[in-house]
Amino acid sequence: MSQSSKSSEPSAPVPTSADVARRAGVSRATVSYVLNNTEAVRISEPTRRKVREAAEELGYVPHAAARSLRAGRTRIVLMPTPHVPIGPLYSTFLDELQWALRRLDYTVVQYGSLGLSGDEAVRAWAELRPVAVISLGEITLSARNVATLRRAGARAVITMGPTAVPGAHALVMDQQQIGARAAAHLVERGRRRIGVVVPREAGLELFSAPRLAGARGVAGAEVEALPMAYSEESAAELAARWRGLRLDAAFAYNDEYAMLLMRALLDEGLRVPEEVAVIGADDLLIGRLLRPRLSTVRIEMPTGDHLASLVDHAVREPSEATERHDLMTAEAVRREST
Amino acid sequence: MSQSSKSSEPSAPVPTSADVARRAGVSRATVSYVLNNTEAVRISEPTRRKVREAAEELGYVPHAAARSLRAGRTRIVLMPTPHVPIGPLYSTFLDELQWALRRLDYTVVQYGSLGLSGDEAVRAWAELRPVAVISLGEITLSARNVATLRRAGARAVITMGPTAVPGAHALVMDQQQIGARAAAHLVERGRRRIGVVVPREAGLELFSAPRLAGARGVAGAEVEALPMAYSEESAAELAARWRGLRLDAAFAYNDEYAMLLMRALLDEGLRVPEEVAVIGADDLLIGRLLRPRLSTVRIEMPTGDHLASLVDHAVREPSEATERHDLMTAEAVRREST
DNA sequence: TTGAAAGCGGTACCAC
DNA sequence: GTGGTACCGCTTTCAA
Repeated sequence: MSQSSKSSEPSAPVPTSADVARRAGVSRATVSYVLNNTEAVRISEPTRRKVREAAEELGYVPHAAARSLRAGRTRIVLMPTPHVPIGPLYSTFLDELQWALRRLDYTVVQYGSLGLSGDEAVRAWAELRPVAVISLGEITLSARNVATLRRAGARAVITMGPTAVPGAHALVMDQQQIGARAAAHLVERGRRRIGVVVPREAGLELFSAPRLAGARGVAGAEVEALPMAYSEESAAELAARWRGLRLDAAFAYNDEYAMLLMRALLDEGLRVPEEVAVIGADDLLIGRLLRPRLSTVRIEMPTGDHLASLVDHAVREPSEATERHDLMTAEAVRREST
Repeated sequence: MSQSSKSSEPSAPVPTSADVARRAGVSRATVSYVLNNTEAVRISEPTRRKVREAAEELGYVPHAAARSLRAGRTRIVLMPTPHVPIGPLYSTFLDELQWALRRLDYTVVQYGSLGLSGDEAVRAWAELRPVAVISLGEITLSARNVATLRRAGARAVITMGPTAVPGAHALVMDQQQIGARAAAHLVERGRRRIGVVVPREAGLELFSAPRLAGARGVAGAEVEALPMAYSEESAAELAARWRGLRLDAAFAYNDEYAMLLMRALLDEGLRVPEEVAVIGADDLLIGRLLRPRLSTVRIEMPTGDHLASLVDHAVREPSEATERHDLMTAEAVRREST
């Protein structure tokens, strides 16, 4: 179960640029010039080769902390890691964003703020001196938090959420729209009494609350909030008392919850959509696997490129006014369940 | 669309411990002592208060890079961010792991290696001088990569994968087991000719290849690889030519692909499980929503605590032999589709 | 109980 | 073309 290895006992010291310089018989300055291809300075080809070889042989890797300490700034874009599985939609968006930022030569660091309070988390982020912070979801930043980050050198702070935070560039992804589109669709289809499923799972409030509020705001809809956990039991329990609720439609937070509920309603002998119309959100593939096919609200996320260039711009021109951008659109897609 | 803000023009300089010292009328050393609660040194209560207040007023946050440069080591545990949505199972595990590491006072940094080759990615990681690297999935580390990380000061390198990497602590999550359990279950149910769905999507090979290989290794099973994309079209296309394939069972990588395939097979008029048995993997909730209910392979992941303490131990005792740990178990769960 | 100063690993200015 | 050196922010010995 254990294979021994000749691991260095007190561990060999990490090679520094001084080591490279010594080995190549040049100064530390020269090493720096060569390895960074400094334009402003000419180094002879033989010297370059010697330096490169020495670095290679030693397995030299520059020390990011030392570099950014000297430079006085980093290229770190910090993104708090979400802890709730946030769905393929969001994941894809984040991936795109990472790509795009990397193309702009930023280093994307996801920092897990799990188990930290908002203030603690922000402090921890600030210690890394990120040039930008993109906080989408979970932790809502206060104005004070934004100030802390700015003082620590962040030139752009971007938040997602229903409301803009003073001092931050706000990327407003208005989740309300989603609830509004769903409820409006149901009303259009002749429904009035709409049950809105609210996940019992913690950490989703930032999404679920606005979705509920959005539905509430639709004229002609009577909305009832229905807490439900992501489990067969919880769905069955809700379905069992469905007839008593006197609802003719359900909007179920997203397609996964909608599927779960629809399955339970069907098992309970209710006809979908005749007796109860069901609509989800996010337009997930799995929504098309059950019969009737699930109607949904399709969400158009901003492209990663777009947000990345927003970040880049904010970093380069931090003196500009903070802006508010609405970057998300939603539309109902009718399939068979409504 | 744009609200102006009194953003500091050339941006005020970030406050340093020297600023705090000046404001409190003490030396930088004293500031350090107070803010770090250094045991070895006694500071009078009034001085402590002055320092704390000054720091508070300035919004001082220490500079992580400077600190770790001086200390000569970091508490960073680096985890490459996966770019493919990896499923709730894996996400939960990663969350647990983050929690556990934080409790042990490590800073978990997820570094997006998107768009970097293996070597480039490893170099970038090494620049951060992480004390440990936990690379699960996607990028497979070569022995050379591990050496690079070790030279850069990483005291533990942990990889996931079917095979151990020389010099790294290997957390072997043997995906082969999953394929083996699935195929064995099908053989037990009297099936012989098994189609194994292999996702066309890039980035999943690290999981899909071993699962396929595991199925191949089961006595009594004739295995055929079936490339399929995660889309209704691809599934329908596969289902359309199913009868010609003369297969009596399918193992579909995971429950999502299995659901997709099963739906397409049913739509094609095939009877499940009579004409074709279908089994997935990961035991996702959605697998229970279709009828017949999907059989699956349930995977038991190691607990985050366990892996965290493994990491911690490796960091403290790096001279110990590198070890290989088998941390994953899998078992078939029969529902109705087999 | 507090302060002065060295030094962590790079970079970039200025001399030679 | 190349080298000497000051400095980025923080911790920690050593002296006072």
